[in-house]
Amino acid sequence: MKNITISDVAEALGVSKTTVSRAISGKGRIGAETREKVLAYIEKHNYTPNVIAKSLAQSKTYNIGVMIPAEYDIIDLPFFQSCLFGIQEIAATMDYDILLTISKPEDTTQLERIVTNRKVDGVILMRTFVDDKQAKMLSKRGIPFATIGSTNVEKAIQVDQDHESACKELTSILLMKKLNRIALIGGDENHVVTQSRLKGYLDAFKEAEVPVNEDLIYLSVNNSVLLEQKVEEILEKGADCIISMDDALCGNVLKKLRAEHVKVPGDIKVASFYNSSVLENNVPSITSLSFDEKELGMVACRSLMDKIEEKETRMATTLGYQVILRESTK
Amino acid sequence: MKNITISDVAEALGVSKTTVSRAISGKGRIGAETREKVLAYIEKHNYTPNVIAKSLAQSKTYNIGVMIPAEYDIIDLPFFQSCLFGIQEIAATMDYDILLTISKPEDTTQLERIVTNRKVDGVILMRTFVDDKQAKMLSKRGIPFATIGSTNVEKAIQVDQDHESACKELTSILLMKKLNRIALIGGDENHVVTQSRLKGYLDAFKEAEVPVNEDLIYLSVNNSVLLEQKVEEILEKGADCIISMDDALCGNVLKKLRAEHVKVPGDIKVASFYNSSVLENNVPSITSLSFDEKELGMVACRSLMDKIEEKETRMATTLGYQVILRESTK
DNA sequence: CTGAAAGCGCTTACAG
DNA sequence: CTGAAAGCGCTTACAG
Repeated sequence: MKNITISDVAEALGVSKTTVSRAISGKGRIGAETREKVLAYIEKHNYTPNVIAKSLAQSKTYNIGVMIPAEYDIIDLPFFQSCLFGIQEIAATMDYDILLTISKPEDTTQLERIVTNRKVDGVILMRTFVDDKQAKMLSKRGIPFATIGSTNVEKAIQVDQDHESACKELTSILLMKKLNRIALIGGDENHVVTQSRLKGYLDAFKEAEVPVNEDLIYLSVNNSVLLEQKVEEILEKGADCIISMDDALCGNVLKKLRAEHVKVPGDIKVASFYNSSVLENNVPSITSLSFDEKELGMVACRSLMDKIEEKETRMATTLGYQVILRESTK
Repeated sequence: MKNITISDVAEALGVSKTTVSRAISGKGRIGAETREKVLAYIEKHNYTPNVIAKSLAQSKTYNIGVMIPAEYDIIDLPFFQSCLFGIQEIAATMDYDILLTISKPEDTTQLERIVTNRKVDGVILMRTFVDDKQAKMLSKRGIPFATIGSTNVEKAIQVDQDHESACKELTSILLMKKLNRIALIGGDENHVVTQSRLKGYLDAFKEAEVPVNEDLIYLSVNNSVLLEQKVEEILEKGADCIISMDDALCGNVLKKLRAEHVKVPGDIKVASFYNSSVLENNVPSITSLSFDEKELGMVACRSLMDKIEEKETRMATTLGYQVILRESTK
């Protein structure tokens, strides 16, 4: 049971392969009538083009590579999934598929393979790193690529969330609620994103002309033991609110507060980032910043497509956010 | 800067394209000396074959499709990640890549696309379902495919974990420790896997000739409110141990026990499944069944490859497990 | 052991 | 508006 080809269609219709090809692709001049005829025949005999042959003729693969880092916090997984979903949605509309690869950030062999084997037209990196070997490799080899998150590697298409403005707005809202001893707990202070958030937090204080208590800022809080200590300190210092830079952190903060019999929002307010399912069922519900992760994937994919098709390409995009106010800051 | 092709190599060496092709692929007779010469030249000028052209000539894509369900519990994500890793590892050794697609179980459009576009040589479904539309579609179209988890769809290559034996062994060990009021908490009782585990649990009691307390078995415990109730009942009934069918459930059990000031393992023992990072940092450490998820992906991929290459193929594989005894059952 | 030639199924200048 | 022909870069019977 062989597949029907463009030649079969041409022969059956008494036209040339060229004509059939043009009817399908819509490229080049062709009579409306002829086009209809070809399209009708194709539909009826459900001919589907061989993408591989098309690839070879056009030197395009109709695949984009997506790199997921093999090392991650469990909290990142839903993020990747959402992004992937967005990427796929856009890719599919252009008849592109996703070629997946998973590697440690410093390992470029998998990525080199798909690039060397010419199996992709471009690549999306789901995470950026300080010394980003993968991004550098792609940049050097002249492969179109997009990163989710910021990078200083040349030629990268970047799409990122506006962490700074988001954190600023959240903080401003809390300040307006007359909370002014707001503690901030965050992860690795060497991460660009941590610094962006901190800046947003500080800016909000400045704008509100409220003095910042620097001693309520705790960064690089990387493990739960450390976190418990910090929460104790925060309570001793009489903070009236705690902002956590991600939902995993916030989950641990809540756990500790419960252990200490500190009531939320009665004794202290709590706010978080990401609005992920991790805190979904928490009572009380948690005020949170929310980013559209699927949109992140969609924009990255769309920009990359533009680049691949040599259209005008937006090289850097910053996406918005939402502040979702809930019981924990009432 | 054009890529160097097989013709360039042939010309440079004064041999035919056929010879070069044979030297590379290792197929067909060729003089050792000639082969060396070709290989050396290729290495030196780092020629890399165009996989697309190879694909077209051989009617193979060197891609396998991997379907991840779009609806999932968050607990499943690390599982998918591990499986994917295993799949990639095997695929890469055979120069295959992963074409990823994400869909709801009842939606076959994405899958149809990659199949119709002939972009994959075979497919791995990461989850099976009761009325499995995707598996049926692949079966009907004669595409080689493997499922992770059991299915009754024809022509499927199946690889699954031995949930029944695993649960039986865990239960037996607990019975030997003179625990005999062992509660069992599980998810949806309509899932095949839930029933397998239940059977293992019951078999262990039978074999040990210990009467089962049917009223300590709680299935379809799907939300945390229900779970808290059930844990209270279990405590009232004076159980001496609780087995949870996954780590998310177990996490909630532990939370409830803590809230009730019930000590583990002092007042009650606890055991779980999966040995995932969810409970990794729990104090006390939790006794758990452990399955090798990466291995699951590796086996599925290897079997699928055999099928694609028309080698003898193992159509059903059941993988082993480990019982990891820790403090929570001391 | 080696090669000339046809073929995989498309696209795309070029000519009309 | 339409077509003959060359080309994309491989593989593989077939012949020698």
